[in-house]
Amino acid sequence: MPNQAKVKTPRTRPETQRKRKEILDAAIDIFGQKGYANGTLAEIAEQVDITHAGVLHHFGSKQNLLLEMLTYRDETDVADLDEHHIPNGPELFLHLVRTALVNSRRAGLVQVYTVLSAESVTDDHPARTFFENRYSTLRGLVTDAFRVLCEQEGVTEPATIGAASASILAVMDGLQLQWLLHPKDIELAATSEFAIRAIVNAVLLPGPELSQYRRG
Amino acid sequence: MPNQAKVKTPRTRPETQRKRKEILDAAIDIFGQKGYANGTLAEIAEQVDITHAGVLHHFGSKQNLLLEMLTYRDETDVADLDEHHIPNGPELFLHLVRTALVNSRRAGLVQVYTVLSAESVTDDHPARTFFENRYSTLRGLVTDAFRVLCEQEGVTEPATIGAASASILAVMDGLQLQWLLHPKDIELAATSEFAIRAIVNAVLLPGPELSQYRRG
DNA sequence: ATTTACTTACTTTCTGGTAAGTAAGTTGAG
DNA sequence: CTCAACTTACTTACCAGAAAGTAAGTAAAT
Repeated sequence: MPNQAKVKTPRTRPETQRKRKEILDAAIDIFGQKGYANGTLAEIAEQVDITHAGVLHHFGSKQNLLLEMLTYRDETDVADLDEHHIPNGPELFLHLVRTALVNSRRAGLVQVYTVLSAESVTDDHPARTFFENRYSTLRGLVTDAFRVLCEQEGVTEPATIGAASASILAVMDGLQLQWLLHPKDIELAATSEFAIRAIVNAVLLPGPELSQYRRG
Repeated sequence: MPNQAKVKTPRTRPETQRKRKEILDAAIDIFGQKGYANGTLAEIAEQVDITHAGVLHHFGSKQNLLLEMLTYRDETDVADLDEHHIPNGPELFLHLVRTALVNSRRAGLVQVYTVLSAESVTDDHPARTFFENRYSTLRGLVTDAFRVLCEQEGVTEPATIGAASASILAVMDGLQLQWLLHPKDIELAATSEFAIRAIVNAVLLPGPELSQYRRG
């Protein structure tokens, strides 16, 4: 190992790792409640009983904290997922429905993603590339699942797979927004299931065009 | 008329009205590019060649500017819509597809709504009730259209109408977000059409459940 | 002995809002 | 019509309060 030990890993104390995660959890909370632009380091710091300078000691800058928080969340989710193996093929669609159900029990998490993903399209937002990559990856995953499903069902891979993949992610996101605004009116899990089912079925057998319903 | 003439309408000069609209357009631009929290009165003012105090002269506060901007946009859209009568019944779904097409030519407008609607779920956001009302109204509209469609097609009104209405608005929103992140990859109009069609057809004839696709 | 994990204190920059002033437009009385 | 009184549409100047980041110091752990 010629020159790899040069990379310092100063995070020796286990207490430090724990504190960092505390801060990251607080960041999820605050950025979810206030957005990135409007959330402050002082609020995050207060939640873990240190000063805002203490947070900067661990993460260097607000922007860096945001980025580390996003990858931290992703890693946590992937870790949970790896245990139960990454579901591909038609199981993925069931998994997405289960995800919607799980999400309906953790509004805080849903809110960070909803708020930050939309905020990420604003000028020079630090999370922009994160969300670009996220959606590219997720669309690829769903597209693969559709390929497997189509082959399984003996359907020659339709041209609608791309649209369907984007649409599934889109409904899930859009329903989360409406659910955050009207928790009482929107049944996140059941509605997500309905919509995903509708889209999956539309890929396998398209049904009539919208214009067919004109007049009578 | 005992005491109603007391209400002053100080906006006499036509030049003033024009300036106000200029400012509102600039606000759409800036709040779309930066979000409400991060956009500044100074930036908006600069776009119309006045100082930020000039903007405050017209609108009183930043919050009020946001609110007036939102209703201004709505009024403009409703005015455009009234000409071509409010489409109800199955025509509404075609109208929504046309809206997606129109939107794909005005990214700025799409971006304000995407950014602000998500931002509105944050703590004490001034646009919160605006978007709550907006979604309630829109869901009601779509639900009515579904009722008409179901009757027309001889389908006893299914329980899925509520879910379908929310889902249609949800896909449209979600696709807009993905389109703003990846304009090259997402075909806003075509994909919206696909998804809306999928959902409408699912209401009329549900098709198999997702769990049916398990194994082979 | 040195590094880590902070704190206190300070600096800078930014922002919305206010106050006061001014030039131009509007209005009403004669 | 005309001129004074008033109103409107701003500007400049200022303020108070955030907020992120920096510097220097300190106590504890390694």
